[in-house]
Amino acid sequence: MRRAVAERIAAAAHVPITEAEEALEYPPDPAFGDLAFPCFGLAKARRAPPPKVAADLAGALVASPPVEGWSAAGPYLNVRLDSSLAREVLGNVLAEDACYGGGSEGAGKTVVVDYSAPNIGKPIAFHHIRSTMIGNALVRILRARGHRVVGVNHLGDWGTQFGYLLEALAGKTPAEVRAKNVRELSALYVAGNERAKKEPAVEDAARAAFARLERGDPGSRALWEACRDVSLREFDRIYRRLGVTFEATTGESFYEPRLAPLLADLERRGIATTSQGALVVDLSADGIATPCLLRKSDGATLYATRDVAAAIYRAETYGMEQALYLTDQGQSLHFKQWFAVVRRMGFGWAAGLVHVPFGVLLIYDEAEKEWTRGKTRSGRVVLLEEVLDESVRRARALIAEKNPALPAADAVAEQVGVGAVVFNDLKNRREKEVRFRFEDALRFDGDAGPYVQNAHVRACGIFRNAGRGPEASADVSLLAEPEARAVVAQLLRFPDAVARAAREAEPCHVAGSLLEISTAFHRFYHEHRVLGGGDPRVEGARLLLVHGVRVALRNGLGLLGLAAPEEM
RNA sequence: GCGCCCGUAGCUCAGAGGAAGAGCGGCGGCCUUCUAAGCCGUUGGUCGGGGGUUCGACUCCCUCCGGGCGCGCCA
Repeated sequence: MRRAVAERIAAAAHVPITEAEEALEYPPDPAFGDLAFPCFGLAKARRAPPPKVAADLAGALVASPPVEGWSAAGPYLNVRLDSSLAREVLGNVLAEDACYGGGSEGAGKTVVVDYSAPNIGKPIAFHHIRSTMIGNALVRILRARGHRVVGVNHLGDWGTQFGYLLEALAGKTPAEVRAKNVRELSALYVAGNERAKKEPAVEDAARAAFARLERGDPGSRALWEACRDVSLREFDRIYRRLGVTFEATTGESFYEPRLAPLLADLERRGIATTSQGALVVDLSADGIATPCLLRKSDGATLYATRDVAAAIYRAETYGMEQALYLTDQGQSLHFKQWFAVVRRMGFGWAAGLVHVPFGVLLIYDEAEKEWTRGKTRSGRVVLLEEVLDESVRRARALIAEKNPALPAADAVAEQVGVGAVVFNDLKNRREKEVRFRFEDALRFDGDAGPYVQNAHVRACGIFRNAGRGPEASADVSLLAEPEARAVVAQLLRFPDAVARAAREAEPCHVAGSLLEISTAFHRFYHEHRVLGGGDPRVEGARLLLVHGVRVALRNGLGLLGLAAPEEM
C-alpha cells in the first residue's frame, strides 16, 4: 500500500519511486492522514517554498483507490487511505492469527540468548528481573521473527565462594542440605564471608574446600550438588511464575573440564602470555588497554575463561550465527575483552557475539528517601518474590473490590500482579537505569501492564456477549470513524514494532506498540458501541476490528512474557 | 586520567534528521448501556549549557557541565 502511494507521488513529482517510498512517514496525529510525504527535499530542488510544493502536489493528485484524499498541511502532503487499508490489516490479522506480529527475516539463523544466570546458593534478588525478563522477551521476539533461538541459563555455580558454603556445611549429609532453603544457604555464605574479614584462616579454609571440590572429592561434590538442587528448586518456582524456560541450563561448572585444554591451546599458539604470574591476552592491538585475564597467579581460572570455553562449546553444539549476552552495562569491558580473545582464536562466529547491556536497577528507599543499588540502606536485599507477592496481593485486593464475582480470581491476580512488575521493567529503553518505586511499578492504571491486559479483557468481553465470531466478509468500509481508523493505524504498526525490537534487541518497542493499541482501543470502546447498535453490518465490521485488537494484544503480551487474561 | 551509558513537563519516561508527546501528580468533568484497572478537558517545556553540520537538529559532530558505571588477579 505504501508502494501504491509512492508510485502516485513519484509520477506527480517526477522523482524515483523508491525515493518517494522511503520518504513516506506516519503523521504524528491520525487526523492528518494515514501517510505523509514531507516536501522539503523537493522544494529545494524546485527552489520553491515547501508549503507551495505540498499544495501543488495535493492539487495535481486525484483521489482514487486506495487513496481517499490528498491534502496539504504546511510542508507536508498528507495521504488519507480508503478502507482497503483496514481490509488489508484486519485480513492479515485474521489470516495470521497467533503469528500476527511475526516475520521471517530470521529464517535459517540460529541465535543463542544467554540470560538470567543467577548464582547458586543466593536467592534471586529483584534486580535479576532485568536479565531474566529482557532475555525472555528477546527469545520470544526473535523466535517470532523466524530465528531458531536457544535460550541458555549460565548459572553461577562455580568458584571460590562455594568454599565458604562447603566449609559451613562440613559434617552435614547431602540429605540435610536438601532440607534447607536458599535463604539459609545464603546466610551461611554471608556469615563465612564476614568471619573471613576478621580471621584470614577462614578464607584459607574456604579456598581449600573449593580446591577439594575442584579435584573431584566425592563428599564435597555431593554437598555441592545438594546446594545446586536446593537453588534450582527455588529458581524453577520463580521461572514458572514468570513463564520463563530455557533450552539449556549449563552452569559454569559444566565447562570446568574444558578450561585446562583451552588455556594450553592459547599458550601454545602464543595468544596468551604470562604477566605478573597470571595468564593474560594482551589486547592493546584491539584498542583495549587492559588485558584479558584468563588464569590467576594462584592457578585458578576466571569468569572470562569460562565464557570463552562456553562460547566455543555453544558454537560446536548449536552452530549459532549470533549469541546475545544479557548483563548489566557495568560488564561491558569484560565482554569486549573476551570477544576479542575469541576473534584472535580465528573463529568465524566471533563476529556474531553481542553484549546486550542494560542499566542498573535502583530501588527507592522510602525510609531514607534515596535511590540505592539493589539493597536498602540497612543492607537488606529486595527479593524478586517479595515484589511479585506484594503486587499479586494488591491485584487480588483490586479484584475483590471491582469484580468480586470473577471466577479463578487468585489465578487472575497472579497474572495481573506479575504482569504489572514485568511490564514496568520492559516498557523503557533497556540501557536506562531503572528507578524502581513500589507505587510506580505496582501501578495498575496508566502506561502499565494491567492497562494493556484490561484492553484485552474488554475485547474478549465483547466476543463473550457477541454470539458470533469475526468474519472476513465484514464490510470494513463501515469503520470510518476517526477512533476506528486510529485503531487500524496502530494495528498496522505492530509487526513493525516487533521487527524493530528484534533488530535492536529492545523489547520496549513492543511494549510501546501495545500501549498505543490499547489507548486507541479504549478510546474507540468508550466512543462506539460494538453490540446491539441495530445495524448487523456495522456490528460485523466492528467485531472484526475488535478481533484485531484482541489478537495483537494477546500476541504482544505473550512476546513480553505477560499473560493475557480474558477477564479481570 | 581514560572508556561506556544517561540528562526532554513537578516526578517517571517515549520520541533518534522533518508537525515537541505519554503516564503519574494537581484541578475539573463522565458509570440504568459490551468490565470506570476506562474516557474527556485542563495544568505544566530556554529538549543540561555553548558551538558546528544541514533547507531543517531533542535527534548527527565538537566542547563544557551534571549523574551512573567500568578501568589485570570478583562475577
